[in-house]
Amino acid sequence: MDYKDLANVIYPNAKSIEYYEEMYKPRNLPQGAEVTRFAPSPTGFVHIGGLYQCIINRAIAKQTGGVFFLRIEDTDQKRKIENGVEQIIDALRKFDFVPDEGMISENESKGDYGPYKQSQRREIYDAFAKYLIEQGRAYPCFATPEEIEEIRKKQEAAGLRTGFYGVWAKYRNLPVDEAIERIKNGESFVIRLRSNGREDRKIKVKDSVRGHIEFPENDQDAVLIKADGLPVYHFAHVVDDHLMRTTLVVRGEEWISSTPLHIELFQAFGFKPPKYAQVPNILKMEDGKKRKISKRKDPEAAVDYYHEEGIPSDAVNEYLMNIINSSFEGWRRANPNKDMSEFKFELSKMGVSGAVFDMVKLLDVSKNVIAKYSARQVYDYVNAWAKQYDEELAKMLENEEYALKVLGIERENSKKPRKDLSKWSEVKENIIYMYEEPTNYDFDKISGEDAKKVIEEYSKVYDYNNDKQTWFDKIKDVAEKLGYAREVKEYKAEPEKWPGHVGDVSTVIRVVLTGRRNTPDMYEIMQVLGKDEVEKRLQNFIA
RNA sequence: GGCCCCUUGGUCAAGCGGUUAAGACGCAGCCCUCUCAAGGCUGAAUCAUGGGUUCGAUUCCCGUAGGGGUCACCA
Repeated sequence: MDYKDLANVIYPNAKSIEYYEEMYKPRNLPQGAEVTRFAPSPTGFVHIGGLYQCIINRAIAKQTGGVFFLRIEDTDQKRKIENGVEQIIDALRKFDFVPDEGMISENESKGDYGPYKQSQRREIYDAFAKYLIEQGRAYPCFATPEEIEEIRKKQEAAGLRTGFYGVWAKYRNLPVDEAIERIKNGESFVIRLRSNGREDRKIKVKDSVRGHIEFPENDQDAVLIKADGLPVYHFAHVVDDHLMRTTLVVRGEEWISSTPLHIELFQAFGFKPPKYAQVPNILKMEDGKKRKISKRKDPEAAVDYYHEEGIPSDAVNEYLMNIINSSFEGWRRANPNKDMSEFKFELSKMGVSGAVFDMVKLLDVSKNVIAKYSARQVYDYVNAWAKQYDEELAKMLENEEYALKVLGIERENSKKPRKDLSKWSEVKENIIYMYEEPTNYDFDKISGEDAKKVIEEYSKVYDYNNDKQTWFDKIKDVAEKLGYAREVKEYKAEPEKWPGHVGDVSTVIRVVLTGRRNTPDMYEIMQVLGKDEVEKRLQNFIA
């Protein structure tokens, strides 16, 4: 009895690995093309860090003429949720990430390197596990949880490293006959790697963002196949990324320490490992301390949050790109209208320490992104957002022609569009006075009595058809007539001479019209409000 | 605890042996023929720490501290 017999007992029907090698041929791509992937568990939840990785994946694939695909890692049944895949795809789509290949819905995929869901690749894993057993590089392990616990305790007591390695790997040298016997008796077992590594030897791993990292070799007989027959991450990663011909693995830095294991596995198969880009996590500041942003504690860890808040996905993507390659900011200034995908992204220029997520900065980026949108674009985005999250706003936007005018104030005819909007959830508050007449008036400097005089005088001269200059001259006239300074400068030179200036007079008109002391350009507001509405608001105040 | 990663203003960061140590956000002040948002200008604010190496260290080496990751039949 030898390893081959053992392999046959465990996997009687598995195909050879050559079969799959043949089936998934190397990709026919141009020189230098990178194949990247995003490979989440189907929890339905996309973490901001996942988006961060997607940006890198997509940028690299696109720049090199490669492929970016989506694989679902669902070998842990406990993590699965109903429609988890669909939710992930939706979330990604909202941020403009539509992979070239891989899962496209809960159960469908496209591309020639599938299945793209690990639970459907079982026979493939079987074949590769069988191969390793035949080669003597993997073996069944019958250790019970109690046995494992006992080994760990002994190691701890002796002050040794814990785990299955060397002499501690209890079933590593179990005679083949006995193993077969136990399997035939129906004993539960896992498949472990028979590691060749030695802790006293060093291995250098190249990380595309950090450079070379030196570790002791892996010497752990890590579990490859669980008792349920499904692979653990390490094994699936090696098999899948080889067969799917991935050339660059972008993953979180929590994987750095298992890379030596992965390298050993690739070597056991005689495969060339992919390049690795192990990227930092996104941090959160709490009580002056940095910590990893957490799914449980921080709503902004979930990408859905940004959608709910109405922060444009362009803004989130740009902000993230900013963290990833800070030279992006300079590029964006030089190329304000280019698509982000034209930015030449470089892995080597990536930051290696985790960045604290800065919502204030995101909102600033967002402000600039929104400033570039036309009224039409803003309308479409806001409308879509409102329909999902704010009924009242959606109702306000029903009169599209009017809404377009409102949203176009200081935007459509302006070389320097307003920058006072950073998310769609602010829109209602921002434009509400274009829909509702104010009920409260707070004039600051000028008293209610004097304000009434201002409005009485102004309503006599107001003419909808005036151009902006004439319009403003009339306000100055009113100011002068009532004894206020005609020019702000005059007033500032001798403030004791007047009770106030044109600005104060305009404030009165502004407050009467909008209920606010601060608004965008009043001339435009009045034009959009229309003659009747303006007159009505003026008259209502006088009355 | 072992192994590994990280450390420039409040935040994101440029820098790669000699710099007045960029820039952005935020903050403060000033300017801007009506307010605000912008925009312009100015300002406050940084190389964790101790040793080396060197004519010279933010930059290279070693140690220390601090932060993080990992040590699962989870990914």
